[in-house]
Amino acid sequence: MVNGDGEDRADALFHALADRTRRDIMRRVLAGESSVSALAAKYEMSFAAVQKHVAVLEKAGLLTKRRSGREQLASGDVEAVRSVASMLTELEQVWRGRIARIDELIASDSTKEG
Amino acid sequence: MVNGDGEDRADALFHALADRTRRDIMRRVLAGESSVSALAAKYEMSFAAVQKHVAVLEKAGLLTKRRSGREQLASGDVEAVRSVASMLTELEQVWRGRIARIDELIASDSTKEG
DNA sequence: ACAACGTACAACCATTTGGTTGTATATTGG
DNA sequence: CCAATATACAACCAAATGGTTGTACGTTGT
Repeated sequence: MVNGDGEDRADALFHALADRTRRDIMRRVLAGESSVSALAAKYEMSFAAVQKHVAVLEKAGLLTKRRSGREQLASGDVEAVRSVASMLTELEQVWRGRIARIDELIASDSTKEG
Repeated sequence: MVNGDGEDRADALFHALADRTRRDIMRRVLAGESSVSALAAKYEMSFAAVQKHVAVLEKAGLLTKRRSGREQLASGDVEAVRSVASMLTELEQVWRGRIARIDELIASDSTKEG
């Protein structure tokens, strides 16, 4: 029953990034490994709330966790960030196609006019 | 009372893109102008539902509408798409900083070892 | 004039989201 | 062993989301 195509993943990635706390967490864990409690200390919300944000990012594949003693160290996955960027590049390519078609029209018009 | 900083805008942009129907609408309106009803015809949901998706994209600045008679023609804004891509590039830069710091550590270690 | 079309918007509903508190479990330090 | 720490997770709640139907209104073509 899994959709399989990348749309589910795209949903998860964009959704995960559509929250400023989660984007801020991403900045921190991309800059360096950080325990969940170290992250939680940075925000004015409960530990559990931050834990949930980290879980959303982890499910989306934007960060990974590694256990070290009683701590869980989170680390940002830059490849996942790049995969989102490439989705946007694909969107931009669609737009380039539109421009190319407009250019063709202009070219054929000037043929008539020339 | 408006937050002013780009975080509100980033929230709106990522949220708008976190839905496959809206991403699909973006592909269509980036490829070329399309009326709301022409868009609605492409999806198995009510006209009103599609209208709401278009409104979300418009509020986020990802598309603009232009009236033409009784039709409302939507067109994708590639600059907005690029602005989202650049936010991701900034995230990637944070990660590059991490790597640079790691490289510095390695360099200072080999100084000791050399 | 008027029927059909394209759009806008309100009211409603089920589900998801983002937060809370409380409880349980594993690890560490003395 | 025991207290403190770090995490996990369930239950709960208000608000937002994504969908529906129904109604209203401007535009167009005959």
